[in-house]
Formats: sequence, C-alpha cells, structure tokens
Amino acid sequence: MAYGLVDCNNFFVSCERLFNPSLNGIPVVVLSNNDGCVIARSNEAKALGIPMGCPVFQIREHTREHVVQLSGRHTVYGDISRRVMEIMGADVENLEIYSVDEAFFTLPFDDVERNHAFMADLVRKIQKWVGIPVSIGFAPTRTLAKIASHVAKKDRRITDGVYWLMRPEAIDIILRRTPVGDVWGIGRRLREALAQRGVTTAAQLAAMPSALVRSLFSVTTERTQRELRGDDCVAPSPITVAHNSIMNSRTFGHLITRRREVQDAVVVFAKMCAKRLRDEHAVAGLVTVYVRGDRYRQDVPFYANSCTVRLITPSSSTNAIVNQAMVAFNAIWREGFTYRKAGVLLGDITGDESVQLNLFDHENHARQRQLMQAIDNINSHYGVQVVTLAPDDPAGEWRPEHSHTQPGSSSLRIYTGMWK
DNA sequence: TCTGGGGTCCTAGGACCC
DNA sequence: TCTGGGGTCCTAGGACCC
Repeated sequence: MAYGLVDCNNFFVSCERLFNPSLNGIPVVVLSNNDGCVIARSNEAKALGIPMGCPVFQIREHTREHVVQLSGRHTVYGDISRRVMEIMGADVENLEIYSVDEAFFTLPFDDVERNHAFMADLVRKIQKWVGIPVSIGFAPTRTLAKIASHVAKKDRRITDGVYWLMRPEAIDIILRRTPVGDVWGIGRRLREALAQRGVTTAAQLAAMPSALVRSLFSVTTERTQRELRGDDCVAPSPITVAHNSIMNSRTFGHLITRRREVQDAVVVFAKMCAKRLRDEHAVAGLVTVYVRGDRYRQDVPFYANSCTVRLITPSSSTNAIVNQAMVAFNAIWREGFTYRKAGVLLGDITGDESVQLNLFDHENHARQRQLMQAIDNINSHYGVQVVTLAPDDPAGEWRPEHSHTQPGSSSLRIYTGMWK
C-alpha cells in the first residue's frame, strides 16, 4: 500500500506566472488581504530569505526593492486548482483534495516502474495542459508522502518531479536529514518542546517511544510519530468532505472604533456564511461572532471576545443567521475600544434534508427556504446583489435596543435596486 | 505606519444526570 | 457534619495545516 501526494509548486506564484510570463525567473511574492503578509513565494524569493507568512514591512528594504509583490486573486487560483484536480482525478484512484494545491491518492498499478513512468507523464501533462509545475511523492503513509513530495520538489532534475520513499533504508536516510519542524503536524510549539528534549530531526522523533510522545503531547502527535515509522494512522476521509464549520472574517484595513462599522461588517460576514451554507445544501445550529482589537498595538487598550448563539431550529436562512449574529454581536460589543478584526463562524452543520423542526417553526421554515432560493436565483442570474435583505439598512432594526428579537420572528424586507 | 483567512482536531474543565 | 462514581454534553482554548 502506498500513498501519493501531488503538490503544486509555489502555487499562487505559478498561477500569476501563467498570466504574466515576465514574472518567470525573478523573485515574486503573493500577499494576503490588505497586502499584509507573504502567502506564496517563488524559488527566487525563497532564496532571498523571505519566510512564509512574513509581514511585508519586515522584509528588509533593499530586499523588497528586488521582489515583485502581487495581491492575491483567490478566485483565479481556485479555477486553476480545479483544472489540475480534474486531470489528476481522471488518472488516479481515490483522489482526496486536501487543499487548494495538494491532493492525496492511491496508486493505479502494482508495478513500481509502470507507476513511475505514469506519474512522470502526469507531471508533464499538468505542466503542458494547465501550465502549473507539480511534484509527486510516494510513501507508505501520508506523513511520509509529504516528505517525499518535498524531496521531489527540491531535487527536480534527479527525480523527474516524482520521488518514491518506500524502502526502509531510504526512509531512514531521508528522515535523518529532515528537521523535525518540517514534518507535517509539527509546528513551532512542538518543535521547541521537542528541541528541549534534544529531538531535532524526524528520525529522532520516529525513534521515541510512542507512549512517551502521547503522554508528553497528544494523540495527534503520537499519530504523526507512528506515521513516520510507516504505520498508517490518518483515517481516510471521504472524497466530498462535509464542513464542520464555515467562517467568514476579515482584518480591517484600519482600526475601527464605531459600532456601526463593525456591526455592518458582521452582517456582511453572516450573509456570506449563510449563502455558502445554502450552496452546500446544509444548515447550521450555532452562530459565533467574534471581535478583536490589534494585538500588536501597545498604545490602545486591547479587547477581544466572542459569543455563540444556538438557533432553535438549524437554518441556512440569511434572516435567521444574521438575526442571531446580531444577538451575539450585541452581547460582546464594548464601546471605547478599537477593533481590528471581526468574524462570523457557523457550527453544528448538517445536511438540510434532516432538519429537526421546532414544533412552532414548521411553516416558517418552508417559507424561509423558498424565499432564500428565490433571492439566490435572482442574484446569481444577474451576477450582482440585486436583491438583498434589510440588515444593510442604516435605520434598520439591528440596533442594541432591538436585540431581544426572537429567531425567525423579525420581519423581512426586500430591497430591489441595482447595487452601485 | 505596516502583521491573512479558512479550516481541522484535541484536551481540559464545568454542568448536569442517574 | 458526613458529601460517589461514572457518564455525557458543551465550551473555551490551543496547536496545527495550507
């Protein structure tokens, strides 16, 4: 049994290079929202020593001058990702899409050489058809396959973009050369804790007694450790992974002190969450709202809080979710602080066919569902928010003094008018 | 001056029940 | 005054991932 991992190299940068070939061969980074952090780097940018997740202002000035900085375009990356995954899905078995630029799969043949030739072809095919360079690693476990794909990426000329980490001797050699912090599942905290015990390489972690790893850390870390030894511990996930939570949040471009502005943002996040729920034919039972100040600012008092509200009947109705988000928001809002970020998180998500209806909610639920569907249809037809629910109204009912509104009982008003 | 967004899983501790 | 044990469910918080 072996797992394959296909990994798109420097994915966001590679996408940008598709549209602008002059970016080839030079240092390029793609930035997060508000152009705050580096979220993708070309090899040339990595060579300049720019770390992943690095805030832009921390890049030394004379380095920054030589780097092309681009704002992220995640819709575009999503489209390109889909094309890569479609090609993979057509040629391999049990493709499990793990992230926008990675997927696990199992091998199509028993014969190693045949597999290798097939995979090397696949790497060339994706490069030719989509224009994205990928690397593929194979190993007895997913954790080892991640390490194998790193080897494939690093030593591309030797490996054809495909690397097999199957033989115990080969695994042993590679693990000795792999810093423990590069192992999938070992982050900064665990790396530091392990270093205190003299464990700095993946091989040393693999050699630790599993019971000790578990008692020092957690079952998750023990699983990681066993995977390094070749025990397959990560349960396979179904191809269509249902979400346990849906989140929408944003760091604001500047510090906000006005209630109205933060509240408007929360309403927008709640609406986007509700729309995604409906797209996934799901309903949520929990609505969490959180707000927080700027943890880096020493000169203003810091405040952060969150509140979770349960819906009496799980719902995907914008009205019900925005309503509960406002109840939660009102509970945590504090005047006199500055706010840097807010978000809405939906939890307890289930399929919408199995909603346990509250006795009094039956009729209301069916009507809500029809209304939401009508609104989604109109908006998707025109491609803009032609129809929207009332909460955007500055004189609306979402004021603190109206925070006792019960779920589902507030009136629904519809604006029709083009969005400017 | 400037520090992302969207997820997952695990653990500890409290409330509550019999 | 003495004041169980075992179970479930929920939540907050932490660590990790890309």
